[in-house]
Amino acid sequence: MISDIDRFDETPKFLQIVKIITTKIDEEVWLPHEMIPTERAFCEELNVSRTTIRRAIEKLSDMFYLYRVQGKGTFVCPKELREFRKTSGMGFREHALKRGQVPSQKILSLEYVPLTAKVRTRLCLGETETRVHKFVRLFYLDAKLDSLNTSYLVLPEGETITVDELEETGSLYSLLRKKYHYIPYITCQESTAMKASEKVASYLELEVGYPVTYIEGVVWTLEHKVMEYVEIYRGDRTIPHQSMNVGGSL
Amino acid sequence: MISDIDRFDETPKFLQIVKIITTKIDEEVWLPHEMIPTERAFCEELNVSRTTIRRAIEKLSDMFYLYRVQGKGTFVCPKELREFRKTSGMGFREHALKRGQVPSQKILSLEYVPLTAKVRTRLCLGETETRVHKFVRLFYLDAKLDSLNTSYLVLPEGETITVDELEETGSLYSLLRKKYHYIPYITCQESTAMKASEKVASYLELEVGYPVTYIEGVVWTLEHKVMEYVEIYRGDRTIPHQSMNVGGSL
DNA sequence: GAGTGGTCTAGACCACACT
DNA sequence: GTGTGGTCTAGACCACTCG
Repeated sequence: MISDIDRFDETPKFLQIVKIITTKIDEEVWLPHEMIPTERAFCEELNVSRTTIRRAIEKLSDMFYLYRVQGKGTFVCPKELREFRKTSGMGFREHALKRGQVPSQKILSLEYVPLTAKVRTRLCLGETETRVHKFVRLFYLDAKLDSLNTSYLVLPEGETITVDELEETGSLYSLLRKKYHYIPYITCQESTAMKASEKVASYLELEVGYPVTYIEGVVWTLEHKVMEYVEIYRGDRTIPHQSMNVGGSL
Repeated sequence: MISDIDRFDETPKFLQIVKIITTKIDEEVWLPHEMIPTERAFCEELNVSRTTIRRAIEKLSDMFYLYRVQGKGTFVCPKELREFRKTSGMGFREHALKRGQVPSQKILSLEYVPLTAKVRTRLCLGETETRVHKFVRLFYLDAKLDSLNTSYLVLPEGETITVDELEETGSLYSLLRKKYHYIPYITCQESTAMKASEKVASYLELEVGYPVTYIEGVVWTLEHKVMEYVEIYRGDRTIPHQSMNVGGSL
């Protein structure tokens, strides 16, 4: 009934269990609001301790695959929430691909510019740093204009990125990952609605005064280092901007 | 050196430990990127098992208070991440207070309404539930109109909230916390820029067609229970809308 | 009372980073 | 080698739900 754990697989058991359960849910063997086997049942079936099962279920709760109710059981989350989580994040390219859209970009400029006070603050840089790489790009979805993106990048000392490299890779994040092992992990962002200025309107091919979403974001790597500060203008014709907050005080 | 656990306190040990550590960090006893005591050290100091310590540290990693590096130790997250995280989420009142602004609200309506398909889906409710509490409120910052907020609340069976209660407490979240121990923890949201409709414009005292941010959000409690579905319209004169994404796939 | 998830213990062994 | 976090076990008792 439940697939077995591969004892020769090096991946941790709890992650194997996560995989087993997500597969069952993604393939709709277990349906939303349906109760899944109890923790004790999993223990017997998979021959692992209850702690291990609980760890997997804990992870799956965070991932919005499952929710637990004390005294009752563990249940499958509604599909919408799972989908939501899977498409959250700021990776433009992956975001688009998940939705079955074709992303593309046009690089408008790439410069090595002096730091402004604002950018220095956002990138948490000290006084010793004086310049950063600035990218200006237009993003397209299914060949239709989507957004105007200005990125400020913190690269390792002496390193640089060329337009050719970026165009070859297609995605800035893939390139950074390949060259510097930068793995974008956390993004902090602020967004607000505004009227398109003359400049923004001309880039996005909108009328001046048309509503656009302005987003400022800072991207941190898995190692908690700042990687990018980005400013985005999006027309309202684009897909909604999704995000997920993990907050709340204790 | 480290405060002790209160053995007569009913709150779980791991949450008491979370509290102890967040206090140390908030009071800057432990500074960003500084290494905190090892798990084994905590075990001895607090007289708890390593599993319990790990659980607390796990939680604190999710909260961006700590990050762990295998073979090295556990470290304090940069302040920027924590600050951002602390002001993230959808608590209007706390958000405003943190910025030194004075929040206030005008309750337009409070009804116990039949569930629509959309709201049922968002709130992860089954077919047995038929009604929810619907709040419509106007939010002000420093006495200036900020946003139009429509909340759908899932309260425990038979429970209800009155306008008087809410006006007395001043904050919906404080009230929910006090009455039902609801602690908002995760919010999923979609936002988009749009032109103000006639209705929205009249509420927000804007011209029709003025840019507004439309936000749809679902709020989950610390226990991963759905608590609220909310629709917000914000004028562009307001403070930016903040959020934080945690990405990375498994 | 039986069954569920929630908390916790006291160990064990492993992978990784330092020196 | 020593010390760190990462994984895992086999139990225990509690709080809650439901028949």
